[in-house]
Amino acid sequence: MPELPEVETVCRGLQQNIVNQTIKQVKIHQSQLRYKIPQDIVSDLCEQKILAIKRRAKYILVHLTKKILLVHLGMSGTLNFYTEATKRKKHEHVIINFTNGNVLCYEDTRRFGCILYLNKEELINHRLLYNLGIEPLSSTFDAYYLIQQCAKRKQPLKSVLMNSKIVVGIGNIYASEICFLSKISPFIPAQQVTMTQCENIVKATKEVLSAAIHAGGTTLRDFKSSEGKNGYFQQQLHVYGRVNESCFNCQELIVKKVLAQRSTFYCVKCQNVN
DNA sequence: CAAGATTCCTGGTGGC
DNA sequence: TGCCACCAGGAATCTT
Repeated sequence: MPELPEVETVCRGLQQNIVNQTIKQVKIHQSQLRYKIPQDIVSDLCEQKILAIKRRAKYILVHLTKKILLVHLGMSGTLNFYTEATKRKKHEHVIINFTNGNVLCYEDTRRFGCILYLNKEELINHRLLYNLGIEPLSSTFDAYYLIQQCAKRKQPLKSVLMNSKIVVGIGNIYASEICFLSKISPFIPAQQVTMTQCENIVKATKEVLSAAIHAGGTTLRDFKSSEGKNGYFQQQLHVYGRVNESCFNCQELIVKKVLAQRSTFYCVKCQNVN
């Protein structure tokens, strides 16, 4: 579920709500996520203060007094913030109580997410992080970088955009949107993408991700911000989920096709797809 | 080695 | 109403 804009939305909520607070108690109800959460972190987390919340790719980094919690939301994860104790929801696997009465819950129905507890050294060298590509909203993500990466690959453009070793944070929804906004076929072999097209792709990427962050992310099913709010970027989606509806640009019907096991939406006419 | 397929897990939806 | 097949925003790990 959550792609970069949704993770960023969660991070911004946490920055507002839990920085400077001190952990009083942690409960793990279900430790079996993508990786098993070690039970012994529970006692170590107590009395630690939240120093900062950062994001790298789709990972949330919770900087604590001693170490760092690395949180990934997988397909169905959210972090729920409450100002007081509430009845635990079915898939709230980890509950963090703060000394001021606030509560943060990790909820993840499908349990594809993960929570790791690492020191700075372990974080920097972690295999999940050190192979990651660049941030799409940073200035290093430009047309020169993209065409270099495309030039050596035969894969479809959409797969390149979703390859986190090249550029991070772009998932299945935004990849379709980016291809539409830059008027290029998601199926075109990366090698064939021109410099001008790379400029358009980079521009579209930054625009769509920024707009989605501004809208608080995209809520199709599970996603909510840490404050329980829906995102509303789904209202601005041009192709994702719009199969057989007419293109906002040319009225042609939007087509859905599976590419690399993922649903892909596009306009045959606007994106010049055969 | 690149690219495609499978896998982890739960729940919603649509067909019969 | 029930049962079943299929689908879902991710990404590591296989197999080809």
